[in-house]
Amino acid sequence: MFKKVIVSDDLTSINLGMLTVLDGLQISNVTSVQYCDDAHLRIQKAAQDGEPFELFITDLSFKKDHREQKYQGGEDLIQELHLKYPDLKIMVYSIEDRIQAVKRLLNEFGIKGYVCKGRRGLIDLHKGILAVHNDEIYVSDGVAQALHKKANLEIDDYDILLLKHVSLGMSQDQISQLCKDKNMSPNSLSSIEKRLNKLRIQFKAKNAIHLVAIVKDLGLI
Amino acid sequence: MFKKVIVSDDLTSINLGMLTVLDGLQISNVTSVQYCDDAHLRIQKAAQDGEPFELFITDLSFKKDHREQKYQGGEDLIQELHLKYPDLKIMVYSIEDRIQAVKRLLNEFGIKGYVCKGRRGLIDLHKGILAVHNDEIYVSDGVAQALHKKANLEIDDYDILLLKHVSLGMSQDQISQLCKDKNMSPNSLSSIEKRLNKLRIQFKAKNAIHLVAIVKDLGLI
DNA sequence: CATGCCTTTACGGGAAACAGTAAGGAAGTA
DNA sequence: TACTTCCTTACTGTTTCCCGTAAAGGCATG
Repeated sequence: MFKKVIVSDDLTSINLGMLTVLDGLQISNVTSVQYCDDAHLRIQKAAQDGEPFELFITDLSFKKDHREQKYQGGEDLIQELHLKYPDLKIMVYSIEDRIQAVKRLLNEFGIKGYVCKGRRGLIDLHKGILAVHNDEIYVSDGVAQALHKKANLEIDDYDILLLKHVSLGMSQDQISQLCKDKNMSPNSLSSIEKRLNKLRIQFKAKNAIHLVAIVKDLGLI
Repeated sequence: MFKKVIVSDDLTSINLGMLTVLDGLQISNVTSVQYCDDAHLRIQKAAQDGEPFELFITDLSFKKDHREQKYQGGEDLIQELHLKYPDLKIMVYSIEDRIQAVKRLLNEFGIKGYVCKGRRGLIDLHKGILAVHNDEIYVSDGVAQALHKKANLEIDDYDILLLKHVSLGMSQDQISQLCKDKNMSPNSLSSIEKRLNKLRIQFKAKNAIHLVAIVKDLGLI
């Protein structure tokens, strides 16, 4: 089993819950922090000392408070850790169940496990740690299904980008210009209209405003 | 101090955290549930038995799972409890920090306290329970400031109604018709345009889509 | 090479949103 | 009453969105 683990969540209760699970797995060398920056420092220090952590479990969203933070959330930190410490296994324990976000974490940021907080959260976390230690990729039930089923709900990054910019008040014309400037593939006004139209149909939205409202509710943007 | 308390949150860890706080306040008769429907049942039962709960602490958002639920979230339940059991004091313990949502809970649903989950969450909860027991209204720090500052941002119910309908995909023309049907005061297309324009300026939005995105982020709708 | 399929792009017409101006009406004040 | 002020409403362009059609390009298959 893992010998040295660090967990990070801003809520004390959650931290305690994770510690309980680790305790149940006979892992005694556990560090717990409440800020992403602290997690980074500890991981850095441990690596420098030649006694690196083997597993890092973190939440995604952290409340801002008086302390100025370099890393605004788990995702920022994970992105950097993945590059600097490829041997460190990273798991995410979060309430977030938006498929797209999870997909990105798994595919681009190389996390080894994703456990969704919920009524069975700690049980899943237990199972997840065992699986990850066994060199498997673990994704807790609800999300796993969604990942497989709706994996290609055919909403890709381009769509998200589009929706994002639309929600920020850019006209379709402006977005077209932007895409041209960035040398992105479909960049004509017409294509952007088509895409948004497709999204409107998919989400059963009456118009662009409705569409943005819907995808915001879904947490897509 | 309160004798009989019920707490509701879908996350085990959070429930445990709340129990710890209550324990620290020497409250021994505590019920803890993980579903809104269960909370409702227990409260109903206790009232029927002539031994009602004095305090109800609940989260706002609950994950959906296999169990079919009548109450989708804390807000639904609170709304009903406020009417049926006016003597029951209700506190909310949630991660949510959108001002408008909190305001509605306080003003319309008569909650006695609002504690924002966070690094100091349990400490605030402790203070909150003491305050509420003392017949005060308690709102934890961060949110309290925001409440006082932006209280009169001069957004009235009519504006909210407008924004709501716009976000649901109705055209300004349709909204105009709707207002006429309901005999609501400013109901001309022109007035609605003007109102929305005013709102756009207030929120520094580039267009209606942007406006809806902004007010959704603020929790206004 | 030809064919069909799909995506991107272009264009046009109608609807809605956006912006500005002006007229009408209610309420308050001198 | 006369005046101001604020709100509602009406009207008129201009821009953007929405929707359909169609042409042009890539790409695989026969």
